[in-house]
Amino acid sequence: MDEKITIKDVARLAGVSLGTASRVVNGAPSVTQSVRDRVEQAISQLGYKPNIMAQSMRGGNTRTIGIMIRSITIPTLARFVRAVQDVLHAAGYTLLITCSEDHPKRELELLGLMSERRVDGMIMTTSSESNAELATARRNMRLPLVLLDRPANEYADAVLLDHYEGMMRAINHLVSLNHRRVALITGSADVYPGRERLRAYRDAVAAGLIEDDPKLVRAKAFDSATAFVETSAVLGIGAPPTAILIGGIDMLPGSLRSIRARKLRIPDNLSIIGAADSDLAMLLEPAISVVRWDYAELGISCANLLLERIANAGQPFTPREIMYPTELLVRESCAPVPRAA
Amino acid sequence: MDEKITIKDVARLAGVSLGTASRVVNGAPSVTQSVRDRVEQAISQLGYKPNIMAQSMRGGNTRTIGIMIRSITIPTLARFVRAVQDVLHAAGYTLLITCSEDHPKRELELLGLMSERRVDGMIMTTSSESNAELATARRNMRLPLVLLDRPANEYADAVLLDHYEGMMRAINHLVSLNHRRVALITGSADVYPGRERLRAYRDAVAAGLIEDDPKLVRAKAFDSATAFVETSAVLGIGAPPTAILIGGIDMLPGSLRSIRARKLRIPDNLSIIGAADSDLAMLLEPAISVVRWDYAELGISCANLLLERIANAGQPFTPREIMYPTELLVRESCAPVPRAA
DNA sequence: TTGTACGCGTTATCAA
DNA sequence: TTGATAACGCGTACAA
Repeated sequence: MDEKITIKDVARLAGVSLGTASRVVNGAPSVTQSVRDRVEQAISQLGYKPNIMAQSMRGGNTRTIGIMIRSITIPTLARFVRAVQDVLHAAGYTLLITCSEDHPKRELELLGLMSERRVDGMIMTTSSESNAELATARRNMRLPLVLLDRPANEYADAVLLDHYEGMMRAINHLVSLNHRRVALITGSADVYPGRERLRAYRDAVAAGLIEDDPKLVRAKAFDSATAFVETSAVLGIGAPPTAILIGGIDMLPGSLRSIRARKLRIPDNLSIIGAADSDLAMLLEPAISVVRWDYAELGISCANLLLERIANAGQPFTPREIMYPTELLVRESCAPVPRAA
Repeated sequence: MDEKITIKDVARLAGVSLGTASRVVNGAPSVTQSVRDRVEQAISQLGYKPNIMAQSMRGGNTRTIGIMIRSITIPTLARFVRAVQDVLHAAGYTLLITCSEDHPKRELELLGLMSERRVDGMIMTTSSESNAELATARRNMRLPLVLLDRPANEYADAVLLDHYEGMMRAINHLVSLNHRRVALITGSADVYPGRERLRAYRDAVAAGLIEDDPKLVRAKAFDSATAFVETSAVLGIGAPPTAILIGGIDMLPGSLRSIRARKLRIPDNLSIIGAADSDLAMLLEPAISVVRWDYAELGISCANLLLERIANAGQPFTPREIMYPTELLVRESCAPVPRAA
């Protein structure tokens, strides 16, 4: 009995026409002060709030932005989402947050959900860059789109992290400590972050910085359970690595469990470098060195890029790609290898 | 040019009336098979999807549920949200996720947002149970409402955690290790989890289990920064505690930093017990004992309660309160105190 | 079984 | 400056 107040009620109480009431609500200039006062009085008296559904239907936009990430339970991504939300809320948008769990099938369903809900734009990653069905589905949405940590293309802007540079720094750090047998555990090369880390690793191999042994490279998936499996695998080979590069924001716990299971001591028996900072990396003893970056900056950037694209809707589109730096945070998880092993 | 397909287009292509097309979409029984086929053919050919905005306006519901938690970056809460999302998505609902950051003012604004967006129901905590303005705002929404970890009332169901029991178990564990000077660091008593933990603590004091020293109890706020400050305070008193109960899901990192700053060794110099399990608690060495519970179960319960309430809308409301157990997970963060201190 | 027409709450256009 | 009215896309009574 109180949620059903429409602009019609406001108009009636103020003794004006529906159109006039609407003009007051939308702050149109052409309205007498006395009328404006009466209407505003009625609005506050009734506690009137415009019905967003109706506005949407009329205006063809929902003031809702879709956001799709791997999982909201990964703190790094949650912090990204928060930054996006801050900017977008301030701009009058609401977020439809969804999690693909890196399943292409789920990703496709969620794209359908976004489309049903008529979001005005999207910020997302994809679980597979090569998946044609996914690419088609994305393109067919014909929506302002910003890709998170995936390259831009004809229909989408992108915000990227310089994983290549970060990985290079990490490798050089290990090399400076005489490590030569360095393992890399990361996610699929089908996706930019995995690809870039692998590229850096291979360049380092080509440059003769580290040993060339395919057994040392595991690029399957980015989740913690996989990290456990892959770390165990790489630790189980005949000549195990002296250091491991963990190339995924959600992989440190899994890797750590595997390392613990083998009773290896960090950094004495094994050096490691993680990806993305976390309480875990900071508070472990020894504290874990990581390749880190600024989540908030990333989120703000994505949000602003999207806002710009929405504002310029209709204009010819030239994709923009913004690259953010990563840095190596050296803590205590890497120790030198004796020269004569 | 492809997002503008309405049911009208479908009707035209299928050569039927708008009403008939609608009947097919909504699976009404009274429609000839041949006609149904033709319409469905048109639907898939056009890629038609009903406009949810229009449906909402007609039906008066948005199939959107509001959810308000402290912060999405707290893993415990993120896991809760995920569970809620799983259930609600399956039921055709979408989530409007918001974070109060435990600021009453922000909470009020977000309530306004929910109201503007015409959510069909809400799942939320509140930053202050005694705040009358907040209580009024909640009641005035006149919406199906499930409170998370706050007591039920005349207008809301609730899902609660048995913090009292968990805290008692934790205290008894410490007592069995001869601890007598036990500190409690938790959030405000203005909120159920803080209140229950304090109640357990005071009962233990009354029972003569632990020392009665007000300096050992700090109940300010649940965030990590406050945990740092309060832990430092309690560690700085003349006769510091031999054990600390950390009563908040986001407080362990802050407390730990303070403990580290004072170079105290866990559990040799200080025993601690945390709240809610985490990678941090599991992987630290020594691993941290915690009072834990099942987040997923909690989320599922909230979602189902809300779904029931929505289904029974209009019926007379008798509040339901569901209590979930907590358990003490003993790990390595507590050591016995020598009998003769 | 199918088609027609109305109303949901807005905004915008057009007259007055 | 203001009022009346036509959309927006859909579901559904009511009529055919």
